[in-house]
Amino acid sequence: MEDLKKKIRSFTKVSDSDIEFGLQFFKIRKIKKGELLLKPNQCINEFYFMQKGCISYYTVEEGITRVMEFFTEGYFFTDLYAFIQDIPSESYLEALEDSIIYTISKSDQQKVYDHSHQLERFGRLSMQRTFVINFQRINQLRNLSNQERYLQLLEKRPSLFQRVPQYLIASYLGLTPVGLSKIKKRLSKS
Amino acid sequence: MEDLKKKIRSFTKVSDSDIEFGLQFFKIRKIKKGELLLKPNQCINEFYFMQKGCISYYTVEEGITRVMEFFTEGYFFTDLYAFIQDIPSESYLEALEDSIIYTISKSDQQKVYDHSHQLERFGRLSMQRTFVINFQRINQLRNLSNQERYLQLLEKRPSLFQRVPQYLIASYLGLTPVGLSKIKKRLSKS
DNA sequence: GGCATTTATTAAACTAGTTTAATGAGAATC
DNA sequence: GATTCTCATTAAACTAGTTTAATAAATGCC
Repeated sequence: MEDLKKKIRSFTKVSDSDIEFGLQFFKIRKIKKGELLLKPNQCINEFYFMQKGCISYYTVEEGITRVMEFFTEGYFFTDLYAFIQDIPSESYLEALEDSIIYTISKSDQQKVYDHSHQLERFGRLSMQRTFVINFQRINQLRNLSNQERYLQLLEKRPSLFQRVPQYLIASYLGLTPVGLSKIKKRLSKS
Repeated sequence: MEDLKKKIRSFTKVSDSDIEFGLQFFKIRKIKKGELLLKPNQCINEFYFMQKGCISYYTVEEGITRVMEFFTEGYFFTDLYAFIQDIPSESYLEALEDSIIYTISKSDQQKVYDHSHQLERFGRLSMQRTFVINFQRINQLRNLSNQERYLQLLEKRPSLFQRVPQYLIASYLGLTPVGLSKIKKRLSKS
C-alpha cells in the first residue's frame, strides 16, 4: 500500500496515525482481463485505487459504446457520478488487462472522513483535483478539434496507444474508428 | 445573507456557531452591468455567491469569445480553475446585469475550513456537486448533438434566453450565431 | 502453419456544422 | 423621426466529420 499512501500524502499532510487509520480499511483485489467491476443498474459502494493494470469506464446506449476514461496506475476511481449521488450506475467498469486494485467501501470511507479532519481535507482536495481534470476535459471538448484532441492524448498518455485497441481510443476521443483513421492519415501526409 | 446560509445548509448540517463563524467573513459587493470582476492574468483570491444578477465566465482566444458559464441567483462561483491551482486567470468574469454578490477571500475561506470540520465537509460536498455538474456537461458535449444541447438548455434554464443575448448563448453551446439560427430554423419547421 | 475472428483502413455518399457576406429588424442616440 | 449600431437571419461555398460497405492486416487458436 506504499503507492496509495504516497498518493494520499501528495495532496495534503496526514499524520502517521491518521493514515494508518485510513489504510486499514482498504482491501486488495485482483481482477482478470475482461471481468466487470461494475455494470449498469448496479449500485456502486466502493472506491478504488489502481495499483497495476487498466480499467475502462464506459456506457452503452443504443448499441454505441462510449469510453469515458481509462484508469491506469495511480488513479483513484469509481463510477463517481453514481457513487456521489447514490444512484444506480449507468456504466461499466471493465478490466482491459489483469489488474490489481485497492478497494474501500463507501461506509468505511465515511468512517475515515468522520475520524480525521486531515483525511476529510484529502477528500476535498482530491475532488478539487478531479475538478481541474474535468475542467480541462470540458475545454478540450469545446475548443479543440478532434485532431488536436488526438495529438494531445498522444502526447499526454502515449502508453495508452500501446495497451488499448484503437477503436476504444476513438470512442474515448468521441469519434468513430473510421474518423480516427482519417485523422491519422491526414497527419501522416503532412 | 439568509440565502447564502440556506444554500450552505442544503449541503450538510452546520451548527449555528460554525455557520456564524463562516458568514462573518463574507462581504457584500455590488457590480454594475458591463463591469469586470476578473480579467486574464489577474490572480483570483476570492470566492463568490450570487445573490442577484448574472455574470458570464468566458475566455477570449484569437479573437474568439467562448462563454463557459452564466452564473445566476444561488450559484457559488469564481474562476475555480485558477483559484484552486493558484495560477493567473485566463478568463473574464463580466456582469451581464447589475448584480449583488457576497465575497470571501481565499485566506478567510482557509480559516473557515481550518476552524470547522463541518464547513470543511461543506467544501468537499460542494466540490462534489460541481463534479456532478461538470460530469453532466462532459456527457452532453460528448453524446448530444448541438441541437439536443440547445433543447436541453431551453428546458433547464429557460430564463437565460430572456436575459442573455443569443450570440452569447450560441457561444455557450459551442457554436456560431449562424449555427444556432440554423438549428432554430430547422426546429421551427418540424 | 493455417483458419477464423477481430481490428484497422479506405472509398463513396451524406450531414451538420463552419466561414463570409449580405440582408433585415429593433433599440438607442441625436 | 431619421440615423446608427447591434444583433439575428439567410444564402452559398466549404469542411470535418458521419454511415455503410468492402478490403486488408493482425491476432488468437487448434
